[in-house]
Amino acid sequence: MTVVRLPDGSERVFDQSITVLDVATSIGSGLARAAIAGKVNGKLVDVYSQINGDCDLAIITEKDTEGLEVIRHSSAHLLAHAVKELFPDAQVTIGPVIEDGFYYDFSYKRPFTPEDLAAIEKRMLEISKRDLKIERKLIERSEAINFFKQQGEHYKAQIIESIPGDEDLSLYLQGNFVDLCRGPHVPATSKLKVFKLMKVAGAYWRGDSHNEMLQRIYGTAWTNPNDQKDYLHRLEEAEKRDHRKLGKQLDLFHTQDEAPGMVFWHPKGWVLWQQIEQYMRSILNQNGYQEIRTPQILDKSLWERSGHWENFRENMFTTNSDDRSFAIKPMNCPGHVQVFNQGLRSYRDLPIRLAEFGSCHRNEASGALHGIMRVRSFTQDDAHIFCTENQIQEEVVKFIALLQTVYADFNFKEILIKLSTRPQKRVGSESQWDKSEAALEAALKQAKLNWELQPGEGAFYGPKIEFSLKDCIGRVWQCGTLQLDFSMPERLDAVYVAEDNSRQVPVMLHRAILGSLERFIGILIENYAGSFPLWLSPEQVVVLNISRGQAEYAQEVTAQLKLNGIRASLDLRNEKITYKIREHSMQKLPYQIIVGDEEVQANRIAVRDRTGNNLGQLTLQAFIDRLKEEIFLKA
RNA sequence: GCUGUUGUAGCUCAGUUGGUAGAGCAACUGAUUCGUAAUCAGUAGGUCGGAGGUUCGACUCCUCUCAACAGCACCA
Repeated sequence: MTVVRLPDGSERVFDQSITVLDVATSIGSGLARAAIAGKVNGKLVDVYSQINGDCDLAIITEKDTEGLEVIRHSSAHLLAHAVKELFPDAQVTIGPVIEDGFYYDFSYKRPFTPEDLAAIEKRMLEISKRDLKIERKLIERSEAINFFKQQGEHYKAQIIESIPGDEDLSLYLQGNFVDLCRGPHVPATSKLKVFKLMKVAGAYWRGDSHNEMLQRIYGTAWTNPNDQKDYLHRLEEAEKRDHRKLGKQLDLFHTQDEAPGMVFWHPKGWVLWQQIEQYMRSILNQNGYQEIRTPQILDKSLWERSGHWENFRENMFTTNSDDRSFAIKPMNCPGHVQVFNQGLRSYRDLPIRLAEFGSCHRNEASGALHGIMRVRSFTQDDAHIFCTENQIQEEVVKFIALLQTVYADFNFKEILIKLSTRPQKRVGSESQWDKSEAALEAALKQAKLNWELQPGEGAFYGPKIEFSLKDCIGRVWQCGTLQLDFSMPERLDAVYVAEDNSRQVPVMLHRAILGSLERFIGILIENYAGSFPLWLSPEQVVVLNISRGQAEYAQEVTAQLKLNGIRASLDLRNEKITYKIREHSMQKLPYQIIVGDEEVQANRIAVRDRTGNNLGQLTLQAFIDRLKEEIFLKA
């Protein structure tokens, strides 16, 4: 006798042995048809799986998040099935679920073309229509390896060899296609109806660039056509916010062939930059930082001592002069330590917080470059905090709070936080790593934040907390960072005099809030879709005259705005007012002042915003007050 | 760096089987002085990313190269 408890709290009792599907059928034939998987005691299983003993059971349908995931996973198998039918020589590897879809990696003698994709997608639809039952079969390890080797599937055989010996191995069969997989999967191919192959790209076997490059086919899959349509529409809309597109449209910056990975900032883009830099400067001033400036080029020997030469030589720009080798700074910390090292520091001086809008150059791999998000020449809002071990916790907590304030001012709601711990290649002793990892974790706990652990992803000199933001299509970019460093101060001879008159090595915290200004501005552009809040807008107000007669009045209004610190411009062109409004609205300029004879007569101005809201006629002073309020609020 | 795709006027794009390039917007000139998202007419503008090669002839075919885009790897 088996007792099955359902999510609504009810129980069903069965005499004979049963499957998930049997339970669904007992509840209703509709549910049985809709069943995609089952959840037995919290574990996802196939609908055909046998129930052994009393349990909690939920029937998973396409309405459940897990149901959609199973559909996507099965879609990956469907893709592999289609590829094997069309290209029998192709070898299958892995095909996981990702956000909004799935991918599958293949090894094949030639690259798949866009035409191949169309053919594969068509074949997937055919296989779906065949309504093949998808069944699971347990298999012995050695048998599995032999099976896949015989099939010429060497990657699968390798995968099996790397699975721990005590784990069950299961095969999934649909028609004559067999794949090694943990599952679960939908009960039949006909459950997969809404999918689309998106793109092909290379991907290294097991994510290692020393290995063969496989061909990855990406697809998206949904439970109904409307969801897919919405998704594709969302992608289209997101592309309109792409910072590269808006950068051009709004005349903020450009890049060109002669300077790959470097940005030419235009007047409007530079105003935006300056607003952000000045804002950060005032934040730093209010929080105990001192701004400095250090050289762009430093002797190679300093980079050797810091350890950067050994770890990043390939990515450093170098130059020679008078038989000396120099490197253009790829980061600011060694320079900051030099400033710290001037004079004798006392424990009373600590913490010392040195900040720099540091211009750095890194010769990034060509394929890594991306708009202004990943460039070779960039500026960090960098700072290094020199402190004692006892001060670490407080400094870390203070920094996190400061970062949160800043991100809130830029209207970021979703910040992804990761804690990265000791990497394979590192400097410093194990006890230092133990201490520093523990310190960062404790601070995160104290700040009551959710974070993800990334083992082995820390910097070579210390663990770090990363603060990341998402771009318009959901790609994640690291912006803020906090790195705890017990090594570099020692390597670069930083010391302070302690209370007992002994010489001690300070701890160094590397930290940036925005990260690189280039990247941060790129993300800002996408987040605001180019409609910057008033305080950031390169141009805040434009004054438009309707016809020649109001030109003088319009000039006066503009002058008054400028006197009040408003970034105002004047458009006296002999164009229809509708034309001017359209142009400035498309430029996302926050406010347009329109003056015609009426306004001149009444000594007022007519105002509309970039979305078309008409604010009516105001006195200039009332409008200026309103602008100042809005700028102050950073809304 | 790797795999794939792309590169035509300032911008967005078209260009058929190889016969030395076209549109819209922008720019310029002229007319129009006009109330809340595009006034009309005209003019000018390109060694088709760069370098070689095949050919009587190359934007179209081949080789090399540069850059951008998508993904992978990398990211102090």
